[in-house]
Amino acid sequence: MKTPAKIIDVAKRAGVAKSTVSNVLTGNKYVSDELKEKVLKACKELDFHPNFYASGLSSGTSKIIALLLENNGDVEKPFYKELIVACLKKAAEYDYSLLIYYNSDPDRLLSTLRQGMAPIDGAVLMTPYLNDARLSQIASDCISCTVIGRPDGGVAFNCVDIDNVKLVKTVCDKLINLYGKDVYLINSDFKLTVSIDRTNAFSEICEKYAIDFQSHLFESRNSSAEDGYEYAMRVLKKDSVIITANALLASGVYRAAEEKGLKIGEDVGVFALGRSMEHGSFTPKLSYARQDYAVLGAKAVEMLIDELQNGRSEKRVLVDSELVIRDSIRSTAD
Amino acid sequence: MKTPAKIIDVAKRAGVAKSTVSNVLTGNKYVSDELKEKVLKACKELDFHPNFYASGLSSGTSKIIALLLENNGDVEKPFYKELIVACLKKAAEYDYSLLIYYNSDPDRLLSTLRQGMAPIDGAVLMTPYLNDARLSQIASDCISCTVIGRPDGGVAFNCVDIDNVKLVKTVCDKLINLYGKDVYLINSDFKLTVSIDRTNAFSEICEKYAIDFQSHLFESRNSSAEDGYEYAMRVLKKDSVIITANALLASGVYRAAEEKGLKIGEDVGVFALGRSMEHGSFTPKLSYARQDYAVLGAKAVEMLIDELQNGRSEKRVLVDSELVIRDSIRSTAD
DNA sequence: CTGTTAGCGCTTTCAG
DNA sequence: CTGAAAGCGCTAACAG
Repeated sequence: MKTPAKIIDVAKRAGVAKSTVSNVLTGNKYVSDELKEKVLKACKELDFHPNFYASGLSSGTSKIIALLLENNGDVEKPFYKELIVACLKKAAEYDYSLLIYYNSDPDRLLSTLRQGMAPIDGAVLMTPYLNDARLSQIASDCISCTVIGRPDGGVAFNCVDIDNVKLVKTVCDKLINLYGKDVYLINSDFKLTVSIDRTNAFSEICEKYAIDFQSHLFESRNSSAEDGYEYAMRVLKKDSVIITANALLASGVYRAAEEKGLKIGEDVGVFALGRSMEHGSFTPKLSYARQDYAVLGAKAVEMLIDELQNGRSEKRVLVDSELVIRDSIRSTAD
Repeated sequence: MKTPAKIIDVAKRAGVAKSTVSNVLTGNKYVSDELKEKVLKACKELDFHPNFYASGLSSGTSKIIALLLENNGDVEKPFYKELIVACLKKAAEYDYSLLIYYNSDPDRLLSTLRQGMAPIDGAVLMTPYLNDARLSQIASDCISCTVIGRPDGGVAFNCVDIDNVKLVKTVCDKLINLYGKDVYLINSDFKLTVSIDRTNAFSEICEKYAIDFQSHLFESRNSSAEDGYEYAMRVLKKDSVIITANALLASGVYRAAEEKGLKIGEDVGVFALGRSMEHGSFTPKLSYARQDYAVLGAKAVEMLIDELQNGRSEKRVLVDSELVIRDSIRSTAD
């Protein structure tokens, strides 16, 4: 087990100064081609590779970015796996490696973001922690990072998010075209930034089509099937459409429709703006918006690396959802 | 942007020596509970976290393990995503993080394995590189690592591999039970370690059932559909069974069976020992052995960490395949 | 247990 | 461009 070559060995072999070797390797200073070649040759001959810890200690750079995931079972979902692989590939494109932290303790996960605490130049983190007051405190002495999801409050992190405004508008336009103007939105907790965006978009739509906003919007604080059922029982009738924030609410709507003898798809339309795959199967098949985590991940990594390399700092990037149109809405206008 | 606290700050605040702080944090030496508490309190108050690079430089340890993947498109396959997530989860169990290198240059990927070249305590690597002479050279000054797949030659790395011997025996027993003793194996290149294992197992089976080994075994160097077709044309008849190394060979067998007017499943059985999902669909559906990459990954990480923590070093661990039984073989003996 | 000291291997600075 | 030297923040060894 021979000990690895160090920079001084290379310098001696190439007949140059230690600092020259360093300059060649880092590219931080001009070195003549002749010397450069000598140094590179010596590196090869000695099979020299700079020690990661040592260069990190002095330069503070690692060419590694982190992905911070909460250990909450999400990672089991197919979309999350796509996300991880997408981040990995995008990082590799820019010659970065991906270090994944997967931890149940949010505090520990966040402490990673501090300078020098981990061998990372920057981090991508999933949204859950963003409701967190600590984040704004931490922001002062922390490394570059990009958030997937929309941070609430005035936290200054860059983020990439679903374009909920566009999503709601697109879906509403489509459904109004199919069923007419009796369209309702059962939104989730109005305190969530997602809900706020969606509510705003819905408000604009109502204005555009002269729909009474107040009576066509509902809030379900706990996003239960029960809420979906109750609201649907109040308003559902032939040729009306209910858009729900998620599949759970939609399942309540399904029950209400059945009770009212309305055929989903044919008589009334149902659309879920979000969907967790584990929420069972729907008959007829539920139409919903799929969030493409691969795109989110790739975009987040791209933004992060752009900031690292060029000091740029886009504030917010929006990503489109994919509409999965199935049997719960009509395929063509009557 | 205040500069992070250092160990000396903590020492001063706690009124102890720098080395005592270090000892508390690393746990390498006994420190009284009283002092320990003081130190921990000071750490909290100053929000101190040890600098990763500095401690790595002196201790050589990182609590990070690497997963080395070749940038060859494999990562797109569902099994690979399972593998990555499985490694991630298993590493997290032991409080390790997972650093993924995803590179198209095998040399660079391997150089990662050298002491101090990367912030990792050990690595899991996928098999492709193992045919490589460099690996045995590198083995001298490299970190702990576990290989997924079977290394050929005398390389001393630990590995976790599919139990090909058991697989072949199980499949043969099953098929002979269903169709009788006219069972053939179309193996892939005999130079591959997989093939060698499978051939050996088949040889034992032949002995057990008094089957003529020589005439029942074929080698397809390039694993083509063409080879599958040709060999099958030579031997396929009613109540015979062909086991192929992979789905491509099996597709050739399908064609031969059709040409001979033999019904697959009913008249003859076909089974593929391996399968890449992209090899189209088969009618009737092909039976095959699925390799569970999640299990392989988790096991590899477990072995690696065991070696890191306890210095243990299992030589080789075998993992069972899952048999996916579908229409290309009979469901019960006639 | 304290306190000092010598590294770890690199980057950076600075005078020549 | 060279050569020497300071320093990054920590661990580990040692004498008290």
